[in-house]
Amino acid sequence: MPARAAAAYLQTPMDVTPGTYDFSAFERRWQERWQAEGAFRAEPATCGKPKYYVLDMFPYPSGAGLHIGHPEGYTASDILARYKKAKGFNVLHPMGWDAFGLPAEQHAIATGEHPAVQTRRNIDNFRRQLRMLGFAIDWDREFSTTDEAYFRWTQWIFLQLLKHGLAYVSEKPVWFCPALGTVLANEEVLNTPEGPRSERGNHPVERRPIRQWVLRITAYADKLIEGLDALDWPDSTKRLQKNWIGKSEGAEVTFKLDGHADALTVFTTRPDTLHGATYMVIAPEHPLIGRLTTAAQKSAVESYVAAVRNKSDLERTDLADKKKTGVFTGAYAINPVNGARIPVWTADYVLMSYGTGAIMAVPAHDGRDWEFARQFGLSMRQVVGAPEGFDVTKEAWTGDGPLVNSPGLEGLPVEEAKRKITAQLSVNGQGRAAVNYKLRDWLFSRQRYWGEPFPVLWVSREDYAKIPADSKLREFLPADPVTCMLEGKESCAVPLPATKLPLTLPEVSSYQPSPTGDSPLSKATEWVDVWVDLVTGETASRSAARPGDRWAAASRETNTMPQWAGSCWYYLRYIDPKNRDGIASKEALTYWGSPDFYIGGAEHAVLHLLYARFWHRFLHDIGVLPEPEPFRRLFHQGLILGEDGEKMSKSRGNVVNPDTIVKEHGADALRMYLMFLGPLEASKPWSSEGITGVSRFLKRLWRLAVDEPTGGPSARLASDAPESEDFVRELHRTIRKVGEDVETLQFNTAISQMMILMNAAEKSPGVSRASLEAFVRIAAPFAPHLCEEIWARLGHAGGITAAGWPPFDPAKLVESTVEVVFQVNGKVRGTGKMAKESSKEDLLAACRAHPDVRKFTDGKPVVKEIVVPGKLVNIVVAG
RNA sequence: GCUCAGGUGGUGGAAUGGCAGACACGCUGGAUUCAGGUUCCAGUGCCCAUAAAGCGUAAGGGUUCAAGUCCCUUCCUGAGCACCA
Repeated sequence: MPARAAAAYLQTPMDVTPGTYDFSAFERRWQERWQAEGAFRAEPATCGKPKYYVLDMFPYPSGAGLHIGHPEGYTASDILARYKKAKGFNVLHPMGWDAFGLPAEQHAIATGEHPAVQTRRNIDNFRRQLRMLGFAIDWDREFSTTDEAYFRWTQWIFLQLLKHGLAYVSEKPVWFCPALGTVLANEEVLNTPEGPRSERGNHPVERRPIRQWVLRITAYADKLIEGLDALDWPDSTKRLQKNWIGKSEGAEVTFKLDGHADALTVFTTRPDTLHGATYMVIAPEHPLIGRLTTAAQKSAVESYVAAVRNKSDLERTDLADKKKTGVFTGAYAINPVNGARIPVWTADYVLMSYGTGAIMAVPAHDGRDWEFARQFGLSMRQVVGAPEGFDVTKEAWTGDGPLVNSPGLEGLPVEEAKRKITAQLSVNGQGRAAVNYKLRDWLFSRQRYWGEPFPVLWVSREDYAKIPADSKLREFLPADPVTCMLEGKESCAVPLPATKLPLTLPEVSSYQPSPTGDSPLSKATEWVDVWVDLVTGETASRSAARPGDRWAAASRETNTMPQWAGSCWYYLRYIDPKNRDGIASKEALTYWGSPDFYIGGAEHAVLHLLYARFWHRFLHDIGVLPEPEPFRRLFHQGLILGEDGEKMSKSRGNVVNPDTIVKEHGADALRMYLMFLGPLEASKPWSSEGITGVSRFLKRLWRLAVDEPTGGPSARLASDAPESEDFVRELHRTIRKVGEDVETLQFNTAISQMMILMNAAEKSPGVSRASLEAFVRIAAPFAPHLCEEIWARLGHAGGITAAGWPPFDPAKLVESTVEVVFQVNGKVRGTGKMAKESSKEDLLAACRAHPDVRKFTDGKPVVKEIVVPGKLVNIVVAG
């Protein structure tokens, strides 16, 4: 802490205004003091303390302001941060803004105001609201993803990906959302009963071929699955990521086509059933469909393909209607293992986007093929033995069993048969082992204004070839050029050198995207069309004459990066936010590593968390980062529902505004109530009545410590009245339990325990100053303003967090006598106070002698007697 | 359809296989207060006049001296995936 700020703090006369608990009198003052003192500034790596890095998923600063769900997660992380700091850790608890994105741009389209202006205003409001809640945030490290000093490094990371061959341009059909005027990643498209919709806004989306930047996340598919094992994450989230990546192991098998030069390759996870393949199906979009189809079937196939294309998405994804459709192409394929001539069909249950877009159908052992075969009367051949009584003519057998009707595999179990046949196919050149993923490469460009520009120039192939060996432009040049067709000309991507970063956004007259999928940036021709010096990478306006021989005509990339780009690595920037030479210094990265704890909503289980892991692993692989995984421990807070138990929404009118609650009950009460509602991970309804419970607790804590008529320490503390044994034991139990519960994020039970302690304190004849001070320090992470205020009124000059976590004395927990439960046949009939170390015999004797026990045992033969020392006795009688 | 997580008083929720309902809200009664969205005291799972007894953690079955907790079946709710070969 700077000396001057500390002095000012000490000199501030302590306000000892008399009166009842009035949060409005001091919450604001403490917030200002923490800020002025830099009370929660993380210390440098050289401080010698162990580090603890607590991270919240940073918010998108929307115009609506803070939602009640934000403070839920932020309070949880704040309690942990304050607790760890009191325990002596050097804590990093930062906050920033994920501020690129669609809402700001839509606002800009509607009003003409630059998105940066609205973004700044929203950030100011969010910061005000977060400060109002008293979070122990190191505000010196705050930044926004829209800051040029930040996205300079986002662009740098992209260039590294480009350099290492992990970025390319594709013109395959992609999801395009006409309402949003942009393409979307697979992950951003939801399957709804109404068909595929945009995750944001629920607008219809459609497939269109548009030129796109794509990141090769599939190259990391295996690493992203394997890395999950070591992570302390919710199982559900791990499972979600695993399913999303969707790894399947199997084989590719090539079928020759009867009377054709072409062959059809399929992917199957069940090569063992190859002898049972009785027909094939190709997707209606399959490139070979036109050549396969016989003249006789041409019109039928064409009309089917057209029908599928025109089928509404609703119809095509409607699984309630299990009926399968399809048409025979007239072609026949040859089963490579038995030479059988099998028909080739086309049907929309086969997807062009998975595997090879073609399948071998084994109706006896696949439910979908079975349905299709039954529908169209196709033949079936059982090759895996099913249990007694199972009839493959009634249902497909998908389980294990000995192979049958399969020469060379007879009797083998499924797994062995798979291995054997795959090896055979491979030897015969008819197939090979193969792995398939559901994961697609990550569509990384958007036709929007408000995002990071790609630091890339497009030049002609001829000019690309002229880039000299010592050119600055080679800094990020990939080994294989990234090319695409631009206005009918083959163009090559040239990455800007690092010295030219950040590439900033140009001013534009309109933010309106074009319905054809052109970015608003494409209209900024001054910015887009430049001359580039092929040696230095300098650029100059193309409206001027060509500056010299070394200069080539170039066009800037006009797409921008998706919102995920900025959130992929922000947690690394907090470590060293002002660094101008890299994303962070080596020393800082070594000390802080990656977050020790990460909390945020489960809605990011696949998108953000998968993308960030991909980037982190990549940066680790190229030696930038010391650790392979970004988030060792992850937690999802549950939703706060409206009082009606429904999701909060404006239309339902059940939204709870944090500003209102703070005004009425104070920040401490809001924080504490959010934590008291129930388990952190559970979705739970808000209750405006329920908050009075924690309000009362805070008032009682105030009265326990503060003498209301004078405002100084309470008279109770000064009295000589002894503390009850019960209170002292409860105090130590509370120190232990709250510490444990904070580590495991069970804040609701931690607060219950503090309430129990309060009840004991009020029953105790006296409360010592030392005990009270311990109590206040335990409560401080939960209700920091009140506890800080009490701490000061007790005469302490330093902050309460600096006072540390109170020591816990196990000896104080030991009870000399325990209440032992006496049972007869497992039912409680009485209890007895017994010495803790009582022998089994003594316990049994006491139980037998208990009058209420005797009522149930007298005159009955004892069958069994169970004694659990220190706990219970159970006498089992007959009759 | 598949996968996962759940189902405990009027409500939110506690319970290393060992007294179900901690803690809190609400409610009932009482005290304090000019007043109260104040404070304090007592009570509050069901059945019952009361006590004792009995019943009780979605339903049914099982394991165990003992089950909210472990196992099986069924029902319901929520979340995710959705023709992934």
